[in-house]
Amino acid sequence: MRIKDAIKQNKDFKDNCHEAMVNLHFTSGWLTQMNSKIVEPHNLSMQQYNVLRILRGQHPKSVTVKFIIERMLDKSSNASRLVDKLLAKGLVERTQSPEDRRRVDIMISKKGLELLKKLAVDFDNVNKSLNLTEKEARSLSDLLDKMRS
Amino acid sequence: MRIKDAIKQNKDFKDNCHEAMVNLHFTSGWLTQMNSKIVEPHNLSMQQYNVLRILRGQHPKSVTVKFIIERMLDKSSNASRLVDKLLAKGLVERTQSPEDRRRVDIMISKKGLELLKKLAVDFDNVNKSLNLTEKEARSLSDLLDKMRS
DNA sequence: TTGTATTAAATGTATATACATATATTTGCA
DNA sequence: TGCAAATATATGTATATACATTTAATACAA
Repeated sequence: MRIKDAIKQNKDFKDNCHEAMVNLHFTSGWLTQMNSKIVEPHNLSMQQYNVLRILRGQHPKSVTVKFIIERMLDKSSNASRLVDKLLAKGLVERTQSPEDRRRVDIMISKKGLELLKKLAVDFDNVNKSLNLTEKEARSLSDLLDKMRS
Repeated sequence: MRIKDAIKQNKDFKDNCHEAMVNLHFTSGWLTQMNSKIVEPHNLSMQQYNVLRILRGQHPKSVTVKFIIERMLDKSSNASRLVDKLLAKGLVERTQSPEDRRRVDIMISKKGLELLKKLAVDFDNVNKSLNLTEKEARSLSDLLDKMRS
């Protein structure tokens, strides 16, 4: 469905750039909703899921809160509270760093790794349901990079 | 900056599709931040701004809350609270509908129209600062449409 | 007509988010 | 050494958001 119809806009956009901006936000929200439906049944938010992904990327090394913040898609300073939530669910382990007692070392747990493995199947299915070839996905990503440059 | 560097990811993405997804969310957030900086000094949120745009699109006709919800980018059921906020700032006018007393008729005010006019300059500047040609913006929007189809 | 279903909007509530501030620790320079 | 600045994380707080529920008005069928 063209973005114009998706948001029931009857007038034309000012220009292609404006249309692309609106479409970008709309599509991002649309995707977020689909993804949320995957993690929600596991009592997880997408932010929490993303933190788990970051942790898995470093496993079995542990990382600091600062490390997580730098890599989060949506920058925000509540990474420590996100870790709290994950800890409460037993998906991560947290210890105070021995060499710098300000820092905390966070590592994804066995349970966390297993959860990610289970979720991967569902996320793959979402990716497959997207109507983009690899080549098209490449140009989409390149256009987004160019836009921000 | 390539998305890989923007989020300090040292490993490669699983495939282009995955990279495009991540990039989409990141870029959408990046844009939202820029846009928020424009409306914030006027004590407006982006959601409130979008409602004002929808209202201007129908001016001088008035619209119902239902109409607004259908056209909002981020669907959410608090449109009536957004209208409350806009009303408090004198940017819209609200009256009960004479033919169906469940409905309320909402119309953008003179002050609201003036504010949008002022903001248009700033938003144009953001659009101009985006490094996309009209042709590229066209393919970006087309790719997003295709992705959702 | 009368009672039930439907619709439009408002409200309640729990959680998430953004932003500022606080606390604790380390760094590094006078 | 001692003290200010910087750093890492946690916490406070106000606002935003998502989702369910409530209220009020209308539609419509028995």
